[in-house]
Amino acid sequence: MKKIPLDQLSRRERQIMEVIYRTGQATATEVLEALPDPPSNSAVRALLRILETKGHLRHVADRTRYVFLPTLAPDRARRSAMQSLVNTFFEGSPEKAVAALLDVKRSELSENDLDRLSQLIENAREEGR
Amino acid sequence: MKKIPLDQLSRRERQIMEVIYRTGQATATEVLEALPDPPSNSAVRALLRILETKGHLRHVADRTRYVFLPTLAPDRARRSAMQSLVNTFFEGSPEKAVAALLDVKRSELSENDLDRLSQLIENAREEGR
DNA sequence: TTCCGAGAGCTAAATTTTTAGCATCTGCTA
DNA sequence: TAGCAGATGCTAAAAATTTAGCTCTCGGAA
Repeated sequence: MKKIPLDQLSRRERQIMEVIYRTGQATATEVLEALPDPPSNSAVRALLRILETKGHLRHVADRTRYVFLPTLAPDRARRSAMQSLVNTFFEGSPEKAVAALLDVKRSELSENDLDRLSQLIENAREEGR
Repeated sequence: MKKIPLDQLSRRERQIMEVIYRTGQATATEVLEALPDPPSNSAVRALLRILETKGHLRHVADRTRYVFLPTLAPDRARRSAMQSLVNTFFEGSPEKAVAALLDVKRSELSENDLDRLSQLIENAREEGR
């Protein structure tokens, strides 16, 4: 399995990958509905085929239609995306990333959420020993 | 100030924006050197001009050359990027994002780092009161 | 002052992306 | 079983991106 640089994707290709990462899986029609500036259905299908050729997607047949899924396992995709985000915007510093995270979501974070986050850090601490 | 959807950018445009967000600022030549599959210098300059027209970049003159900077303040850019990452890959859940962050960087995190992270969470807790 | 190199803008051409249209195929329903 | 609805693949055309080439300008060194 060759590695496929995600930053080589064209605009539409990337938009489609984002939709599918977000939803986990989707048919051509579902992708179309989630797309900004929606093109034609057949245009979406063409792109899906291309993405499959490039190795970013695979599909399984469901009756008469195809359901597309990412090639990369979700946790790998997440980690990799987080990795580049941190590198691009946070000078590779996870602290700064967490700070931004807390900032963005502050209002939405309950005490319980914060407790769980603390717990995560404790876990990391344990494992670091 | 109009809002400029970052996911509307073309492949090269996006690559260039990433370089500039990462470095903070850069000249055409510097961007060129940081770019994968480097095109010609004049191609890069053309793209920089386009990005400026679109409102993503601005430039200041430094002697005879231009130094390009993001229009968006770094912290806003970061926050916004983090926001979409969380939405796309972590179902909007900051907890999951933090978990991935700790996972990615675990080996690189020192006790001190972890302490600081705990502190950040405590701060958030305070402010939530 | 004159020349050179580095850098800028602009334009048109090459290449890639993106799109729609058409011909099939398949399952379901009447 | 005949017809319809909803998919698919393929192909060629349209649109957008990406690129190089040319000309011009400016600062600094000879």
